[in-house]
Amino acid sequence: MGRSPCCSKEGLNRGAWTALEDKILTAYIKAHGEGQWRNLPKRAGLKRCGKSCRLRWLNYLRPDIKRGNISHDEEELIIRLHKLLGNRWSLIAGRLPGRTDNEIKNYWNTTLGKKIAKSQPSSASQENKSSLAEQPAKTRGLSDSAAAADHRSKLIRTRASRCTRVVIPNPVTLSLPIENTPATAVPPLRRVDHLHFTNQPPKNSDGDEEAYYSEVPDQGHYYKGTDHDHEVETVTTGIFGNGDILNDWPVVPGINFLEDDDAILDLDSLLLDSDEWP
DNA sequence: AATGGACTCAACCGCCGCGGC
DNA sequence: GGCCGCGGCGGTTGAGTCCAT
Repeated sequence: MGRSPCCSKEGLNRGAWTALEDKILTAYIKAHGEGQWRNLPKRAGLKRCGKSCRLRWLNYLRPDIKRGNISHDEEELIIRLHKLLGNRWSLIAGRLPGRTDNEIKNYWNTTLGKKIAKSQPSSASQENKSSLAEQPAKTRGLSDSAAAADHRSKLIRTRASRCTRVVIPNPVTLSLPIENTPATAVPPLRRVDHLHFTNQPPKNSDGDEEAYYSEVPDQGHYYKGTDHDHEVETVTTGIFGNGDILNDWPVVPGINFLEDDDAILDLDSLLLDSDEWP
């Protein structure tokens, strides 16, 4: 059986696109819109595979593509997003208007990766979670099996998903012995509006740290991933409009991750031993 | 000026998830 | 539920370019 290739390879052009091909593709998409990539070459009169047309359009011909060097600000943002998301190039590109995933991937592989490797010299005794997340295990020269073991033992964010509301447990609250701490003893979650995240949770009038949650749909988003050390989901707070990424927090296992409006604050689930934290 | 290694980046490949049937 | 087509993604390749010698 097996899946048929996306296109018949016979008689199709490969390699660099010519100006004429670009013109034909652009004109066709302007007239008929994107999509139907498989049929597009035939209809447009191009001797190209549909995938090739799609790639050419998305990475090069689209009118909103930003040309030119990556600015310092963009570079900073890429580094921050990569630290957060790993090699999720399309997600990273989504935060950089006019830049394509391919461009960012290339930029990372040719420039930023090296730059960061230089600034963070590897040390066998001092492994850095974020630097490990920067490269897939395979490209770090590990075998498949070693890569699998590596994947299990390190923090690797998989398939981040965007959320607008999360519950962030308070480390102080969590450090209370569970058996002596009935759910009623958990301070009420405080909604933090106009949130400005820092590494410190908000404090109450007595100066004690509180558990809290936030809702900042317009200012930024949260990304959840997986901490394979602890088999728990993690959430990174604060990817704000200016690209700041402020902190990672674990999401308590079993807690509802509030991707929609059906927010349920499960107080019991906040009673997690702080030893569980990464 | 010639050459060869390093670098860049557009393009390709293979895989995956999703939706339709 | 399984198959299949399609779009999308990340990893890799290789032609072209740059640069040091």
